[in-house]
Amino acid sequence: MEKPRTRKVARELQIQTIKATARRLLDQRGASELSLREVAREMNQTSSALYRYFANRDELLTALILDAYNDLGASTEDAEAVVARSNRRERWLVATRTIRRWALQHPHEYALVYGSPIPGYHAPVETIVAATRVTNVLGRIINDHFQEHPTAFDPSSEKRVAEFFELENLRFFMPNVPAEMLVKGIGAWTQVFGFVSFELFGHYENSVRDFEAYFDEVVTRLGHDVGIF
Amino acid sequence: MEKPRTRKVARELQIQTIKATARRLLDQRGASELSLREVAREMNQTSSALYRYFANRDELLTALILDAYNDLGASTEDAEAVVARSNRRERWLVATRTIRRWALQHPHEYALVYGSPIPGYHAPVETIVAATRVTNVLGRIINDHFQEHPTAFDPSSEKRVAEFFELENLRFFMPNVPAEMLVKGIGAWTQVFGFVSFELFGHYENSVRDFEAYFDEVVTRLGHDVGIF
DNA sequence: ACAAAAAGAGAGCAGTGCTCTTGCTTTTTG
DNA sequence: CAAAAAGCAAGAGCACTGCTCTCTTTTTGT
Repeated sequence: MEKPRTRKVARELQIQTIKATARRLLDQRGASELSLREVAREMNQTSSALYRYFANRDELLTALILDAYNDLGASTEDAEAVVARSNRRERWLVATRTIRRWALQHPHEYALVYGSPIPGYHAPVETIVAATRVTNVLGRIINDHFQEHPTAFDPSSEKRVAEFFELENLRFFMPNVPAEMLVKGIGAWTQVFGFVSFELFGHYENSVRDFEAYFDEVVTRLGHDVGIF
Repeated sequence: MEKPRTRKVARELQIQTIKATARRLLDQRGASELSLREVAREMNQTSSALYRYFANRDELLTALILDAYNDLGASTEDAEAVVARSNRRERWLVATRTIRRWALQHPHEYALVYGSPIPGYHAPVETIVAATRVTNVLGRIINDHFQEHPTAFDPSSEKRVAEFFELENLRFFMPNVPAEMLVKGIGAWTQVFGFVSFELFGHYENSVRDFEAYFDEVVTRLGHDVGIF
């Protein structure tokens, strides 16, 4: 074990170790079976010692949720960043495939984040920011298209959509996307995660044979729907 | 003289009471907080007594899952059955709205069924049957349309789709729907539940202002997509 | 060098799922 | 119709959990 230089560093290191250990156990057992005592045992420590770093189990879970959002977000950003900005089709495919692949590789973390929320748990602000990252990747691809192919906003559509959307928020990330396409965009976002959840949680059993192929099919259609290729 | 079977009746009644009590607590606390001991306490009984009726906590949860599927299925069937069979648009709207309303009225039961699955839990066969009910309502509406407006199956589409779908299974409930529309149908199904999950689990926060209106918008578009109106 | 702050250990409380034994009641059967 | 079998409830108990409290050890700033 390396000797940490300062207490602050040691503390940060300890927090990382706890989270890493917890993540390891999470991947084996799932969120509801994650036990603070087992994390401590795994680290050759007392459970009470962990309470110096996380006030309770929920706080640890929140930290894991935050990490999961950021990991998924960063993975998607990185994967998509490699593709030429003008190649909208490939960007869309790469981004959505990365989301699915990440979910399959981290099923319990995906479930933690996109499955049923912990009862009584309310997402703190930082979580919301982290949660936005994946979504923004998809949004940026769509927006880039309409930035390059400017489309006039239809006032009546704008007005109608503004009644059920938080238009200001959506336009913060997709300023060039007309209302009509915002609706389709949010729909595509919903469907991508709906797909992944259905696949992961077993609802496609007896319906889908080749998930990979069907996912590509769906995602290609969605790309057409939102008008980016 | 009929031989007395009060014991059998009593047993069934007891099972129903346990489930009802559990459901009540579930609605208050959520699945992961549901405690067998608390159910027993609520019934003025010992926890060990409950083990005569359910071998373990998971078995009780499975029973609740089964009931939830059937309740959602029956609600949707009943609501849709009232509408004239020829009025496809209304049937579609009523069915999908019923699904959403049921979810909002029974959030914890919805989460139990469509949220993250219990770790290590594998759905028994009866569950699969019950799970099919809602889906079949949607499928039947689509199929009814293509039964009335027969559409030739495009062999190349059929072949392509058969590679990722379990076509035999899907055609069992939707024999008249061409492959192309099966893809869109499954997509619509995914999107409806993706929407409800996103709404219920808080992922539409900051994006959607009026869920009711947006849901109608989405569901109307889906109806057009699958070609039934 | 020393007091203050931080961290860990250990005991303990209340809660959980689940098992086993012990009596009691109902049903089945010889 | 009584005896045997089966069903049911209760209570004690085990191993686990989250979490708190107190006490001891280690580290740090002055």
